[in-house]
Amino acid sequence: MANMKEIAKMARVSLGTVSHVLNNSAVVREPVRLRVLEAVQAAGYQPSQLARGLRRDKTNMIGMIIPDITNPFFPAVVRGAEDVAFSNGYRLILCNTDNDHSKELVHLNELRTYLPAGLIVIPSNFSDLTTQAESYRRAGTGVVCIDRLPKNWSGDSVTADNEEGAYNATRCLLQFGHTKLATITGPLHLTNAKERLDGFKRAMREARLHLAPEYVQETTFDKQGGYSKTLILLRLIPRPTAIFAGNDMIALGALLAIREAGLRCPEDISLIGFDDLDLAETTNPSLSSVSQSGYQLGTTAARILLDRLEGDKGPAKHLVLETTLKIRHSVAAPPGAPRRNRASKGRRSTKPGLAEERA
Amino acid sequence: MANMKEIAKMARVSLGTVSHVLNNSAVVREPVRLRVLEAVQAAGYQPSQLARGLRRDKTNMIGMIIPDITNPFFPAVVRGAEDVAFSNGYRLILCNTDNDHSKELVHLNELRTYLPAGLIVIPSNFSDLTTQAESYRRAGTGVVCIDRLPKNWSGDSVTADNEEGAYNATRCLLQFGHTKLATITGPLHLTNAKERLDGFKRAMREARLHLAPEYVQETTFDKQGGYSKTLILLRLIPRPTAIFAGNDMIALGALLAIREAGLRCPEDISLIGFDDLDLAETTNPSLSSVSQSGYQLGTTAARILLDRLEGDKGPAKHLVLETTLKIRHSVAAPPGAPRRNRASKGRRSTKPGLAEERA
DNA sequence: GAGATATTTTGAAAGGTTTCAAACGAGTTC
DNA sequence: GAACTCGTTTGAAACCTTTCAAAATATCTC
Repeated sequence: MANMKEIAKMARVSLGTVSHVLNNSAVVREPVRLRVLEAVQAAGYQPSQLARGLRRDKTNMIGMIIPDITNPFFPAVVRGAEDVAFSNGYRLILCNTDNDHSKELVHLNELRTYLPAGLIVIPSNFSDLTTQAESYRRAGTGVVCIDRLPKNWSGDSVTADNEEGAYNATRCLLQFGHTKLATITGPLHLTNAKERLDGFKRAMREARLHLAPEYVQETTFDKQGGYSKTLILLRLIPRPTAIFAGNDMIALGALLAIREAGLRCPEDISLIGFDDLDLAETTNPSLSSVSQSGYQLGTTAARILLDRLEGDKGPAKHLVLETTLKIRHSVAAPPGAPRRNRASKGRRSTKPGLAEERA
Repeated sequence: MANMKEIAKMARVSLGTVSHVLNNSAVVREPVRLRVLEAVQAAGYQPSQLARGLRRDKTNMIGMIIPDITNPFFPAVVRGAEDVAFSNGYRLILCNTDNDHSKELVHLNELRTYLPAGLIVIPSNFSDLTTQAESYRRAGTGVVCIDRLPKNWSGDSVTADNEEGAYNATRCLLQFGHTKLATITGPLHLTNAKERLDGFKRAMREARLHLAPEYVQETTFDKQGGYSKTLILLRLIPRPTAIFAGNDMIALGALLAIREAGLRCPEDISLIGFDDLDLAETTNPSLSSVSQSGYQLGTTAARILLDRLEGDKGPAKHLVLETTLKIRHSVAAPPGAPRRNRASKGRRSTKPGLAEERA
């Protein structure tokens, strides 16, 4: 690969001048500028990002730390971030933590040695991101936290409006006439799981319905968890006629358990999930879900990061993205209820988009 | 961040010695070695990957270029590659091409400036990877191509046994008694789409069944393509009673079209896809599919790459991974046929794993 | 214990860029 | 025509490693 020295020689100028042309860091007379540009063109020269990063004390890489790219919700987030990053000249280094905070720590330490321009992080379970991010910020590296927040997070963040989404989903179930509701939540130390439970409870409270503790089951955000906790719920007396699942994977497990128990969804039990994964449309019955745009989560986070890199020194941003309720075939009136109010296929609720900003 | 100079001072040795301790590049007396290690520990020192890469002319980054992380097949591939890479001290830079070869080219050129240790590539449509890879190889950078191969590819590769998988799927349909088969292929300039069609044709030939050209529809590897091509197939006379889809997204679109046309799967039309995505299990009816392990594709590619980095100079490797046929509810005997031979739920065929190696 | 040899440590160069102070050249002013 | 400006260009240092030849030290042999 050609280097700057060769370009300098070709264009009969000094190293410094080449650099200035490439970075617009000083005015260079037009004829000289052109000569340099020509040489660059002719040699197919591209500056070494390593040397540049070393000298500038900052590269054009963005570290993206997520639990697991294999989890169907995350690819869209990554893609959103990559699109914005890429079109602004930044590249993504992808790291999976498997929700293991020690693996997260390894990544955080390791990434430092690349002098990344910034970090976009979906924190792991029991993440220690807050202290780590502090040291990054001291080094001038932006850190944006998305989807869920670690303990004491005070930096930039982008999340979905989990509380409101869950509230709307629950209200929908109530409007269908259900009174025996249950919920299967994700791990409640995760802020998103907690907020969804809060939304569920708010709707229940407003409807003046009592919520016995055994109707709230906590588990991991996966199919297996949804399956086993649903079996528990189905043994309760009275049996719940509607379940709000903390995410679609849990809902999927619930669907399995319901079917296996010889019950039908939605005739016997209605079900709403969260995330609106692609698979929600294709299950049997199709799964109702609180839709949040992972892609938008990613683009927004990257946008904030880039703004910071361009010098935005404002106070920490906490963006909250709106959700949309998608009612499909997994919701109906409870058994024995007068059957007005059939499930209307398709969207409802408000349009998606940037919502309120709590600063 | 502490640098090597500080460590050297703390341990009262020279820069070179610190480097030797860190890299085992020369024997260092035990007491000295310990002093250095202690200083490293105390300072929490981590060597700058940038400086190291610059000096060594090679970083520990692996460029991973894929069409689109949002496509449900690819995350597992990426994860497989990341796992192997990470546990060997390498990191992944993720690039999406959207199947656009000019975007691929941009990534290939850009990545060069990071001096990556290697590249793992799923080539885009009409990829020019072959010439690009040549120049990478000259620079000592390994390139492994996976899933499908660009024109004239002669380097290392890992692919699924597409031909055999498609052949097995088709034979299964034939055994169920179908004689009017159709297939919807992916873009036939992609080697994997082509090979799957070949397998389909081989089974048809062996069964001495004529295959009229209109029963072979080519489209893109997505739901939309599957949907529209299925509508065309359904208008043919005689109407096919079984469809082999080039991948699961196409199959999903086919399912939609079948349902919309007022037909039933599998009673009227049987359907088999390819890839065995997670969603195949949850569709209605559950989708039969040729299962290939994306994860294994990724790990194998990374493994080959690492072997190359450790000095393996052998001839180009062409690994071909076996597939497994998963028959679910989307397959049954054709309408009007004597109904022996009901679909047996669950796996069949051989175990997954590394298959033959064509060198 | 001197000389030779083997082992360990050092110092400086190199890798490709950015950046800053200094040098340069062309006008301008008196 | 000397002294000054102003706008351009240059050269060298710095960023943090690795590596290689050379220096320093330890070990061995007689």
